[in-house]
Amino acid sequence: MTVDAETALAHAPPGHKDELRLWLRLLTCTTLIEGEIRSRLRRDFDTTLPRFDLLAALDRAPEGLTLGDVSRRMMVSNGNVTGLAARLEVEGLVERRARPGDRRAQLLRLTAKGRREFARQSAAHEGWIAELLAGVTAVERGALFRLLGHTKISVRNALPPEPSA
Amino acid sequence: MTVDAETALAHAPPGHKDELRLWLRLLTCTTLIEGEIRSRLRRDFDTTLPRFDLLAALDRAPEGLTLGDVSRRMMVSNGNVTGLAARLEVEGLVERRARPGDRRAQLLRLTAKGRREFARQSAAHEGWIAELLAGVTAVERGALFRLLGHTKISVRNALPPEPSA
DNA sequence: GCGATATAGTTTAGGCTTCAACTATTGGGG
DNA sequence: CCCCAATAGTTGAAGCCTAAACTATATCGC
Repeated sequence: MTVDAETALAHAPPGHKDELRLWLRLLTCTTLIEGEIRSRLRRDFDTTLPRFDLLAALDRAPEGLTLGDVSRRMMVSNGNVTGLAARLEVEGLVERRARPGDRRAQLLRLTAKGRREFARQSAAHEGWIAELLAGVTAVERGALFRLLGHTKISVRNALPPEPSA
Repeated sequence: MTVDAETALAHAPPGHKDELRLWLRLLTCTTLIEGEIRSRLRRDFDTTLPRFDLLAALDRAPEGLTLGDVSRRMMVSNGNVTGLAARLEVEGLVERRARPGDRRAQLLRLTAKGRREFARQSAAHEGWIAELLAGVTAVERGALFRLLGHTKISVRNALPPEPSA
């Protein structure tokens, strides 16, 4: 009976507390880990997470990335990268050079110093993450990875489509 | 043989790429959801996530919270709450009053306007989260919730102990 | 070629965030 | 009572971040 279905729906719990609690827990986990990583980056390397992330992006692209590439990969705004890159350039970790054939764009690359510095930071970083996740078994990590993959897809599908890259 | 164990360890993959990939995926999920929530809060209510979070904390504590309470619940610094509360006070959503018997502390409470406003925002927020997580089944959500619980414990155990509240 | 549109990047204003230094108050121990 | 440590909150400097407005260059369609 349609009435039953409708009634069932009308009487269903009006809220989505379930999803909300999941989101809050997801956020808590991320906040805890991220805060600790930020704190250790500052303590051990006198740097910040955004700086580290930018170096990481460049480290994976030896041929260099434009500011726009970086902005898309880091999921941050364009203007953000401008300032970040400027600071890293002052510190001598990153260099800009023109992209041949396009006078609008410029390629960002790690300097030798930048590569050295990132290698140190990245090794420590990897250890920190392993340390923080040490209480999660390999099986659980596998399950989490898979479930978060579904979550990512769910969110992406619900998002307004980006201007196709 | 001890040699075998040691050898196995020495020959184990030196990295923890596995944990790293899990962390990056966790971060991506959180960043995607959080970014969308920020964007909708701005679009529909002309407000921000930190403001919303502060209202949410106060909504759950009708008797009021000190700035320090809020700072601990939101896991942000003390000075951060000072500015946040000041802005919300200007907007008339929050009010301060002295805590009887302690001239250092002040209680933060929602005004009537603040309660009204938060009710609107919070209903929308709950719907957004449900919408973004619609592609994750109830069973998966349950599993995620449990696994993230383990993760939270793992991280907390690896963290330096806080000055016991 | 040329005009419309899109892309690359910068700038500005404003808010968020932390850390460290600071003021004020409270609560002990001598 | 008085000093000292702890607690509550504020302030200032610096960096991170976004949206929106802007400049410059590239590209497409005619």
